[in-house]
Amino acid sequence: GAGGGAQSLVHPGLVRGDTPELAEHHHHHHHHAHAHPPHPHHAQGPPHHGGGGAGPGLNSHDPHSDEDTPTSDDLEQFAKQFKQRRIKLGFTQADVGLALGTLYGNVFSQTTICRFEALQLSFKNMCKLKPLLNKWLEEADSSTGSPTSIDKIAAQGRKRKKRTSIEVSVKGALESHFLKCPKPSAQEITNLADSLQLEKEVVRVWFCNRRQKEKRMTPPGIQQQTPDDVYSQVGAVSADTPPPHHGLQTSVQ
DNA sequence: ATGCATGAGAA
DNA sequence: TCTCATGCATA
Repeated sequence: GAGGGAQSLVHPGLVRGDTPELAEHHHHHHHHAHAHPPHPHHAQGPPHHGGGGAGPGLNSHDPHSDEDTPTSDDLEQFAKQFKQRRIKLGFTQADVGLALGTLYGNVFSQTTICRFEALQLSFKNMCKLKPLLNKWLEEADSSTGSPTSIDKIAAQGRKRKKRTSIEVSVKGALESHFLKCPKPSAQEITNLADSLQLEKEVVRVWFCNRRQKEKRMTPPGIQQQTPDDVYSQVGAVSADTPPPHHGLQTSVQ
């Protein structure tokens, strides 16, 4: 319909913050399809690519199947193809997130879809979303063109803290400390907050978010190289910026 | 596309 | 208190 190709608007009424007595019926859908892993180690370690690509492979797994845990490469390829298809079909990231809600009951925001396409989620999170998005692809592909009208109930006016703007110089200071101590104690956070003249909570959250970034499939600090640069890349790299132990990089489109 | 923030669950 | 999944608000 008319709203198919246009940018979808997000109304300000949609907030997750809720007043208990009024929004008790729309904030749930937290399904744990499977039990927790028996070994609670911190790493969400992407499955190793056993034997490289030359191996004959005793078990040929179909990347389209969700029966098996996908590899990092599977995820990368899927994300790329997904974005390509999505755009070709004329859907925005917000449209997809909403569609997932109508199809499964789990709504997702533009942010999440964006991060999925950019591989900016944890490996585990990517694995969880893949089957959903895969299903959507099938739907969108086989869809003969049925405009699904979606509307949601607006939540109440719960006050969300205004986003704090941290100055660049201050960010640099935080980054510096993060390198030395990624997990500062409460006392350290208090001292640091005092030094930088920031709220303790702001500093605490900053470190939490920083740690999460380190766990994404596409961690920060990676230097993308253009096809031209590969020829000029002679001893001019990694002087004091050693790359993370992650083995996945993607080219931005 | 990304920064700061919230909340449920695990330690 | 941290981690983790997720998103509003903003760049």
